[in-house]
Amino acid sequence: MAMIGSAETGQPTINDVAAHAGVSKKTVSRVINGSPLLTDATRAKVKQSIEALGFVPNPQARALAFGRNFMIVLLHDNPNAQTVLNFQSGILQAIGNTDLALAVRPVDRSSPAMLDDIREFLEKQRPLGVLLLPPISENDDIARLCTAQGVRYVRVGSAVLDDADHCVASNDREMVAAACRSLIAAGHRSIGFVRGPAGFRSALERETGFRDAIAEAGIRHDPALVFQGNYRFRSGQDAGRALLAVTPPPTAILASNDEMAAGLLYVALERGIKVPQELSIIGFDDSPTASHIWPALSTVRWPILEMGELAARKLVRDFLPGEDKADLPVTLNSTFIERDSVAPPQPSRT
Amino acid sequence: MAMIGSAETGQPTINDVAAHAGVSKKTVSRVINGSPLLTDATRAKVKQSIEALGFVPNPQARALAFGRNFMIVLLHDNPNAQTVLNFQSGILQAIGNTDLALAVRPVDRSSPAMLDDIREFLEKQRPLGVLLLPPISENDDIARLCTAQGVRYVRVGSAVLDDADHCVASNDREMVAAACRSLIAAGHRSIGFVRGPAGFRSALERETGFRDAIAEAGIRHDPALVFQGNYRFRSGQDAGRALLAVTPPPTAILASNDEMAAGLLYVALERGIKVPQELSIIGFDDSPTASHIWPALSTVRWPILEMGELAARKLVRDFLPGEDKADLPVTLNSTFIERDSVAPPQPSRT
DNA sequence: CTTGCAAATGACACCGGTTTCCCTTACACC
DNA sequence: GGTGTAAGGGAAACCGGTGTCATTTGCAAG
Repeated sequence: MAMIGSAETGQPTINDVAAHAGVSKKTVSRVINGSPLLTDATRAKVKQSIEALGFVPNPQARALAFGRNFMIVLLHDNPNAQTVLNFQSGILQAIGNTDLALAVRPVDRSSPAMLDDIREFLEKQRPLGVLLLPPISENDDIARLCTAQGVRYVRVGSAVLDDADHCVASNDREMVAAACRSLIAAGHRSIGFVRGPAGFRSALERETGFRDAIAEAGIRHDPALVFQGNYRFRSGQDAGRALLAVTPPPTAILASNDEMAAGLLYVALERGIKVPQELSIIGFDDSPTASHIWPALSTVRWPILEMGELAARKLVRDFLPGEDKADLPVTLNSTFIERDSVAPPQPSRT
Repeated sequence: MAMIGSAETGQPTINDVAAHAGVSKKTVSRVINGSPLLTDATRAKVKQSIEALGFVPNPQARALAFGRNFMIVLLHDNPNAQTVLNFQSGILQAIGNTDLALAVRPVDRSSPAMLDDIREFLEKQRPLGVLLLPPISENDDIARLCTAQGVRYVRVGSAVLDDADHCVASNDREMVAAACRSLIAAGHRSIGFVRGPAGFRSALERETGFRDAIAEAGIRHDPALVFQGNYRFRSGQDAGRALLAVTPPPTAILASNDEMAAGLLYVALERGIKVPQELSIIGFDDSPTASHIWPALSTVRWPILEMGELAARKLVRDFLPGEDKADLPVTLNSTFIERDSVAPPQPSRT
């Protein structure tokens, strides 16, 4: 490894501050870390020296003595860029001006070496904690690995996946039910559903919400109207082709995410089917896509930024002096957003 | 700051390896860092001990001795999530299994404290280097700040912004010209242009490409057909309303990015204007939106992932043993992608 | 004016590497 | 065999903080 710059950055060290203030370095350390065992006078004196010298504690040295890097890691394999980035924004909002850095590490769920890769990364970087975004947040092995490595973690999911300290959840089931109810209220009785991939908790929760709502309305569940997608645009197109081929076709389709809803819409427009007059569509996520396609999609806004902030706060609350140790919520509520992709079914078709 | 886990992680240290191999810790250090001054026998013996003990050098300790954290930072204020995430993917591809971590740090270009914030962050984290995404990559003050702090940097832009070691660029001007030529070749003579925000280099480059192409074809430049947007969907809608109100309206519109192109398309569909029969549209970026709207947008694929990888390689090539020190390119080429949003103008309108 | 005890502060080792400097070796040459 | 040179290897200092534990200080009680 080659040399870069100079080790002596000219930055004042804790020793300089100690000398300047006429105290021991340990006392300076106490001031930095907000120890309560200090005279106000001493604290003030040291703070003044820190100001005067422009001292910034060296994070590497702190990390060495502390045994962990002042870093939290976002582990994810979520394909939706907007989701990941919004979540990042939430985290950054929570850690704001602290000494913490946010590192990102995508993982490959399909690789058999995934756990080893994560272990290696955690050993090399020794972060304070990790944040897990779905779908890998649903993997219990990773949570166990973190515990074994002494790394904190918080999992984000569409349902409660862990205890309150290690989990942030949204109420997907309830919100999909609400969205579905709005279709029923508009008069729809034949409603298609595009579910997410098998094995995903979010897919299960959302489908359960759909079934809750139709059961509640006394609508018989028709398996032919449920299509299994994979959260991708293309699978939404496939769903559209499949569901519109059913006789009679559904008058409304609920998709488990916006990308698939966009795929549905694409197929409808391609075939000259008018949305929402001839077909109502609802998505999930409130991704930019939802409002950027025509007609704008009714959807469920998933509070991903807020979840990121909450998850990060749970992770770091013991390290940040200002944070109150009060209980933080586990579940954050989504909102149903009505736009232009829903209308009552056409009489001729009912 | 509270205590977490245990400092003694049970990990073997360099001392354990030294004892196991029967050499001094310095010799082990030499092996780790690939010093050439060692007997092959010694090297082999130490490597064997490292294997046997499963030794992983503690990054904090290395960082302390080294003076910098083994971390590179992505500084960005780019609003496009897909762009940022693709760039991240490229970086991660380049740093792969090395000891380096990728941290992300969004900045607020509109804040007067931006430079101070960045300075503070660099002082606190002391990363190896930073990667700058447009539009802040165009800010020379940040580059100067990095140099002053002894932090390496690489800037990414739509044009060459710095010397070869500190810059990765795309050929936007050329590609927009190519896209525009395809419209001209289809028969369009009245072409609208939606430019990016004032002060953005990318906006300037792309507009220049547009003007190159129409000048080349002998088409008079009509200021009424140029609308200034801000790269957002909504400004694309505004552009659509403005440009379609011109008499006669353009038969084709070139937008400086896909989001604005999507806004144009939205307005056209809303008004019942058929795309591409009555209006051709071309975007720029090849964001997922471009292929997820109907009709799918012709666009220019911006090699953002590849740029991320290249930029990261430039940044770290002196640190990674395997990297050849050969010259890396500065400019990466984009590709024009034809989809379904372009058709010849309708005869009645020409 | 002691004594006692808790609060405030300091001395020093330590975290786990790298660097400096010096001492062995090994070998070539005279 | 003696000596010069260069390479290999080790002891100790160092990077800049934090933890432990002993010591000093301040103040109330006796």
